[in-house]
Amino acid sequence: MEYALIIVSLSHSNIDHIFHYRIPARLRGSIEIGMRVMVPFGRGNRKIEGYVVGFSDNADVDESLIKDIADICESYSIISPKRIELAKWMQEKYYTTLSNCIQCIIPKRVNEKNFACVVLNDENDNIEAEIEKVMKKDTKQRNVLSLLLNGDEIPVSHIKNFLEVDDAPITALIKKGIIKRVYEQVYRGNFNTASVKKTVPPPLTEEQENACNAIFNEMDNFTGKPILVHGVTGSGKTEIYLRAIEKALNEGKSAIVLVPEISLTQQTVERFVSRFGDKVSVTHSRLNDGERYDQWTRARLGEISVMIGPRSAVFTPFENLGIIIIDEEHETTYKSDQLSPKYDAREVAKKLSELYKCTVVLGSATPSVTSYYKAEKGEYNLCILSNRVNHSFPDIEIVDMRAELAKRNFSVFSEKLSRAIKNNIENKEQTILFLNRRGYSTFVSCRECGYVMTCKNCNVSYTYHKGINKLSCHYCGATVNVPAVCPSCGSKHIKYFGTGTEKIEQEVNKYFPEARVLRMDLDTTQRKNSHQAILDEFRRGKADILIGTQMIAKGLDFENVTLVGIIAADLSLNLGDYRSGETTYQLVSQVAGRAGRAEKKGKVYIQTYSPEHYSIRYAAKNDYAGFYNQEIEYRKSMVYPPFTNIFLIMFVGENEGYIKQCLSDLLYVMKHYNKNNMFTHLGPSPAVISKINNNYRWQLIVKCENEEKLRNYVLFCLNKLKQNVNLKNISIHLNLNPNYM
DNA sequence: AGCACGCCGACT
DNA sequence: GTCGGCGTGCTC
Repeated sequence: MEYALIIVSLSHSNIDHIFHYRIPARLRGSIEIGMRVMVPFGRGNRKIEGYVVGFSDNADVDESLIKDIADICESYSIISPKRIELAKWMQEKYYTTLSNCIQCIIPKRVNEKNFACVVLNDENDNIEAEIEKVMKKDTKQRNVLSLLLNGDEIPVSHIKNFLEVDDAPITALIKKGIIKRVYEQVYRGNFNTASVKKTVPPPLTEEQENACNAIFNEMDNFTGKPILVHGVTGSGKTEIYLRAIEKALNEGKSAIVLVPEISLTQQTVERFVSRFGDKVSVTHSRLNDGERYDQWTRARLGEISVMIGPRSAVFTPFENLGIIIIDEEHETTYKSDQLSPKYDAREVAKKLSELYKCTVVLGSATPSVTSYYKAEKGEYNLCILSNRVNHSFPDIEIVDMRAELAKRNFSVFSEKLSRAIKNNIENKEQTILFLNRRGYSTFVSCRECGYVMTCKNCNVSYTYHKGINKLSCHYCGATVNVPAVCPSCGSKHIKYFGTGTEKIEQEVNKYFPEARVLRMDLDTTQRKNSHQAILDEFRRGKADILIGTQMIAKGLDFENVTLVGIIAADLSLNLGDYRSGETTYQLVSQVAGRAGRAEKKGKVYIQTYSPEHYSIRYAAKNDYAGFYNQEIEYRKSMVYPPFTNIFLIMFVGENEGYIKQCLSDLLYVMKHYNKNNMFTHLGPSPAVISKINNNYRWQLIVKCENEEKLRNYVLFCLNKLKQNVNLKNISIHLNLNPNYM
């Protein structure tokens, strides 16, 4: 136990290994695995953060090189041994540094208020005189006190680092009664549970009962197989989750519920709070680092036992974890695609289940093809809920928009949808119109020369936003004025093509002037709480029509909505991604599920230019199995996931020619080591977004059925490349089975 | 990553 | 002489 094994909090492959540090006498006995410590590092001995990941009696380096740990950051361990194990697994799985993974598992920045702090002691009546006494002499106590004179609470560790003092002068000041320690924690950002009424569990249907039993059985006799609950919208999946959580709590265990950020509404949360009261906590992207840290701490201390949140909530530090529920498991947002580590919360949950022997439940009305395939293969246990609990399915009709064109109807609404909207307004029933594209026009182009207005930093065509009368790049967010003449040929004939939600809103106003309209998309929900405000307004019947993007597709439950119009169902079919059929099926099913959630029968119109496409046909029939069977055949014949793994290697940098060259060199290396033609290569080619903020992006795709072999091959070849080519000005992004290619 | 060190050219 | 440019190499 002579040395502490430490991972320093710098993320770089050169230092992605264990460093040995001596434990000074004053810290002996107080250092545990998982603690955050400050250590001197490098030639300048600058103080950096590190994490204790173990202890050892001997070191493989010269003893004279080993330095002392400077201090501990908290008196408790911040990451448990099992979670260090998780971090190591993530390091391998997601090709990144251990430091990076540890920082992903613990909250962003530990809030300073949660350090042991000191502050002037306001309970001391004689403080002025005492301060004067100390300030007369040039001592360490004087230096410490001068930092605190303005009344701020300052973390003890900061004082120590800043002044290079130890505990002595601080404790001396505390003894004199001039300063005092503060430990008090004020929790922020918690959901107000007091206002929510407790509810009694409703009786279960037979299907629900069966699903519950399957989950209970796994909870009692752990096999490690996740349970996939395939339940159509309105079949009562949430009630099953609630029962499973109840069982976990009764056994003294905790539960994590993952939901897509977008469906994390008041309504969702209230269902959990109404059953489990103040045991429930919620995280979401609107919380700041301090608020998130507070929720994290409450979980660590066992003050709460149910955490609801998006992807990152999978790292909630419950050490008595009983169950992880992943709702809408097919959602792409469970995979982190931007920041490293590019983890998949579903995979992390599976690993946690191994570590903690906890149960994983995946739920969806439209399971991902990959998950359903696993269920078919027996890797998952499958539960099916095929009936809606309180109401019947809406009546779904496909409208061929090509026929509308033939009838010389050039409006965005087909005759049938138009008539239905009119009827609904008259009957005082509500309508949802869905279009998965925001803005007014999706591209702006010159009629004379065909030039398309494009963001020069990102190579993405601008979207026209009529409200602000500007062109906006949906990737970098830049907005520019609409040019009066074509920048290419000088022509005045500039035309707007494509339709976004903003234009739908205008069309509704034009054709149905009597209707009260709400629009919900990224542009109308920028302000805090505006998301909830729009939904509340619609629920209270303050509008007849709600127009929206993906945001309105999920989890919303409005009693008075009897009509849903999908303006252009084929938008997602033409994305050029092998999953476009899957995405379309899921999106159409979900939007359709918004209609007729109460006693009233719902009607759905799916407008499309590809009425014969199987995704749309099966979605209209609400036939998941039919869709799945056709989709899996397609995946098999084309060798796409789940029959292979896709490894995306992206090189990003300012010098496009050099990036291309390096990627070609990599391909050359790869071909050399591709002995049995086990690996398939595609590219190099420009990424879907070929330039973001003036950084060029080129990619190479490698496919192989065996994930392990694929990983080893790619990492091996990259190392070979690094030995011969200078990759300094290139940032390399590695992503296995990415959401977007 | 981030920092010291060292090797080179330009300058008070 | 010596200041500062950046390339190289190391960090328990």
